[in-house]
Amino acid sequence: MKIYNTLTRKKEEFKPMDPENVKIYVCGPTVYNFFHIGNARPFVVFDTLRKYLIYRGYGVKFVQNFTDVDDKIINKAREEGISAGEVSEKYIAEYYKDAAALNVRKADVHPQVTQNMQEIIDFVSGLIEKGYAYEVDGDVYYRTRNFKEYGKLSKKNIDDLKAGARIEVGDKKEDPLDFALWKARKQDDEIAWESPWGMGRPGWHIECSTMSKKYLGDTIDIHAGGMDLIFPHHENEIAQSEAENGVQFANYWMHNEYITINDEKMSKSKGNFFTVRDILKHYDGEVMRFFLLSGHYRNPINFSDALMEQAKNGLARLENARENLKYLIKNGQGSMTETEKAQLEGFNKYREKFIAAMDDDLNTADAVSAVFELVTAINTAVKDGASGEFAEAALKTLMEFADVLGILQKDDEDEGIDSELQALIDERQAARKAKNFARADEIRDMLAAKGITLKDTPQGVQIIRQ
RNA sequence: GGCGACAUAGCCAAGUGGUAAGGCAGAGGUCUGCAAAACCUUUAUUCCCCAGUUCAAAUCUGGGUGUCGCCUCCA
Repeated sequence: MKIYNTLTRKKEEFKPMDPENVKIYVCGPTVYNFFHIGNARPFVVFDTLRKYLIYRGYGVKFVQNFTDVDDKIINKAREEGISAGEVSEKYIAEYYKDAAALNVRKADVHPQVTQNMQEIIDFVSGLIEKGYAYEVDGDVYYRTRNFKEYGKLSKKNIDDLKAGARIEVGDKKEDPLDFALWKARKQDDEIAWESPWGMGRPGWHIECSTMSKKYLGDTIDIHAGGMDLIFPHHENEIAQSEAENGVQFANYWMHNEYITINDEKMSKSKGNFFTVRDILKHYDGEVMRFFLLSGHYRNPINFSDALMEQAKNGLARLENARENLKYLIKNGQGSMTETEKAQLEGFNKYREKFIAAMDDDLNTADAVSAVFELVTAINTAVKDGASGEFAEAALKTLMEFADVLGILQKDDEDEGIDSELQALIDERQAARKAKNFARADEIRDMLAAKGITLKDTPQGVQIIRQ
């Protein structure tokens, strides 16, 4: 597999340190609100990466943190008159709900800053001992100029940074480029921990360095997140981790591009700020996921109602194919014919295309096209009916890809058909036979209003629930 | 000022040297009592513009235009 590595700005062959196991760290959300669709993109993209690596036979240890100490959380807590812990606890729970709707699996570990305070303090102490950090009035800052490779990820020249920076001159800092590792408590209502430098809390960047080290080790295979994290967040993580551990922090850095809203940057001031929770009121989470995977993760993607409709309709085509196959499995019988065996054999080329696409820096857009091609081939093969065995094999192939992409996972079929419904369907069939189409259509419309679609096929009536 | 990305049909979007994937929407047809779904056909002589390299360029080089992002909390 090839992965575009932000560190080298090239697509590189992916070689994990352990040929069988991959270590991935993804920067998670700051839990002070429902997460927005911009957050959703890395969650979905890197969840797909994880699923694909597992599909290819790797063991994957996937760590995604929750930042549960932060100014925004403290502010929210003040606004709502509750504790910071209550705020973060609430939105962690909400994260899991929305992530589940997007078919994003839980990470192997979801570490929280507040539960790793000792490790963070030890990390900061280590940096001070090594001369990479210094304490001033209870704050601890990273001595950026001491890290010779500073800027290697974002390709920034440290002197350009200084010239162009509109950094408010922290009077306490030795250099404007230095960043906070530990912040002294300023007001009594701020959540704080005891440390060698007094009561305070960790800076943002140190959290990820510490938790990555604790759960994955000094060097990891892939560190991922949104584009905007390259600088300063990931640059600072490198400076901290490599100064402390003396080895390369991450071998591959992956960054997803932004989502725009109707071609504008999403921001609260423009009033075009959407949380996933908002979107879920109008679209199924799978539509959102499918939408996010319909373009390459390193290209910007635009969000609009029209585009969500397109995604919804496209996904519906895949769902229909699945429903048709399920129906054929139930109603078809017998084993595969020679023709069907050949057709099944022919599906291999879609698998090859799918894998080639995903191997090419997670090209989900191209991989999705392989799924559509497979669906067309399946639909064509089964349009005049099929053996149950073939339908089963075809469905298995379809779901092999769908599972990797995390779509077609919602399967609320098997609710059973109650006798009342069955009676209506039987009545409609009788009416059709008697050419009483008015009654037949009346029944069909009645069921449609309940979200039940009836499809007349040569094999009988297929029931589709929404 | 520094760093970077993008520009492909009505819309979305793959494609990094060999003659334009896939999806949505649209049109015609097959099937159907009618539908729905499905299937078939159809929709870019052309990939922002100009010049160059090459037997060959959407793909490489140079220039231009346009859009956007980062350099400050940010996915």
